[in-house]
Amino acid sequence: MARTTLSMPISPQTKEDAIRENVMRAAQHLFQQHGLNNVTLEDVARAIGKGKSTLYYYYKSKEEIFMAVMDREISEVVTEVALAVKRAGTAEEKLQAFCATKLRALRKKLALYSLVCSEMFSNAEFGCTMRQRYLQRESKLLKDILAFGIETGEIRTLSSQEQEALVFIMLSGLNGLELEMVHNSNSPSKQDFAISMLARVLIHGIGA
Amino acid sequence: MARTTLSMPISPQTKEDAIRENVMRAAQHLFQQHGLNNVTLEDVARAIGKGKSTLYYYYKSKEEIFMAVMDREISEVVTEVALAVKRAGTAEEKLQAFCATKLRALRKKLALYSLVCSEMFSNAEFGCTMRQRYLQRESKLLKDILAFGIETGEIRTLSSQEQEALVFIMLSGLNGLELEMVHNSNSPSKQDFAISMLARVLIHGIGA
DNA sequence: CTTCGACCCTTCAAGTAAATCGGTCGAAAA
DNA sequence: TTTTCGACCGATTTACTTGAAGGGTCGAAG
Repeated sequence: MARTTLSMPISPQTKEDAIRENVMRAAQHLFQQHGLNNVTLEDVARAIGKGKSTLYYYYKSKEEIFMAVMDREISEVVTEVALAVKRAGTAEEKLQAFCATKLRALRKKLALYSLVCSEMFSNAEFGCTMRQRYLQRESKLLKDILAFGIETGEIRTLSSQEQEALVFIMLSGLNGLELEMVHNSNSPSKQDFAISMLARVLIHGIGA
Repeated sequence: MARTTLSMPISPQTKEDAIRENVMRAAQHLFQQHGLNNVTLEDVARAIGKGKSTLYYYYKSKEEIFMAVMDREISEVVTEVALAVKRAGTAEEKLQAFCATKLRALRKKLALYSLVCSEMFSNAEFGCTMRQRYLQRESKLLKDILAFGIETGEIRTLSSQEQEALVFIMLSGLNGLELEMVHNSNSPSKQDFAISMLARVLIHGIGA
């Protein structure tokens, strides 16, 4: 890592951001290994070779640090999903890519944060606010997919009320699906089949 | 309630069942008022004017009593849903009736057992086994709806693999939807719109 | 601007004693 | 034989206290 020994004025953003980055990486690592409750701010501070109080110069609370870490993880998932969606050609393929990629990414994260997850189940409200942010970003992705499909003619024109309801249905429905799939790790092949079928049904329905 | 003072031999099933029924009603009432953990077997026994030990003549554990009560509640919901489904004419209407009725019934039960529900969130595994039984019975209902739709030609022919996957998707998806809907009691009109749209999309899709 | 040590105060952990409660058993009642 | 109950057991919970831990603040120092 580049180190500046000169006292020449540095862009304050650069240095501050570097330290914040350091804090985040240390916190991320510690949270993954020991969960939220078993990591103290002194642990985090020690990991970056600073005093505990120093953390408060960069973050206003432990929760803010944790949220920052989680936001980064969520961003990673969203970015990955968005990329997969972008790559897919048709709306149906985009829908399928959305579900499949999110499921895969989620499973990966869940393995890393198993301790944090079990802590979440006790807190409940904590996981609630987390999901809110997640939902917003996913919501946008889904809306874009719908808009794309409508534009290409693959999906029939939908009123904004219909679009909103549809996004709500898909998001909460997917949530249940993922809960089920992540909980009991069934054979991935079965899950992939279910997901591709979901996308197909959404687009074409099961009508005769 | 009919009382038999005669000592003439009664069908043992009748008398035993009557007492079991008494226990269940008392337990049901107490569980609704005070939750599972705050109701002791002595409370239940006192409510039916018997000794605590007597309960063990009819049930082998507190859990069995609780499960019996919950099974009855679930049966009520399933029966109600099944009736609504039966009344609906088309597969699409059956699907919609299934979702709407279940949501309404669930909301009613949830209000009665708010204490038990919050206890469930701490136990987690308890609610898991509960849902298993529920899922089986719902699964059958959904399969019947699909079969009906296929028979009438409203739904295209589906392989048994497709049907199985579809039921899985619909059940876990509905689960997420209900979780969302029950959690934040949005305007019922919006929810009804979402549910009818869900049924429509499942049957006809959103394709152009 | 950045760091830190000392400090405050709420919360948590550990420990312990008493009570509670689910569950068992054998005897008594019917 | 069928049904009820009181006495009892053992594991869990509760209540309470206490000491430590940890989140957060502040002013001084570099």
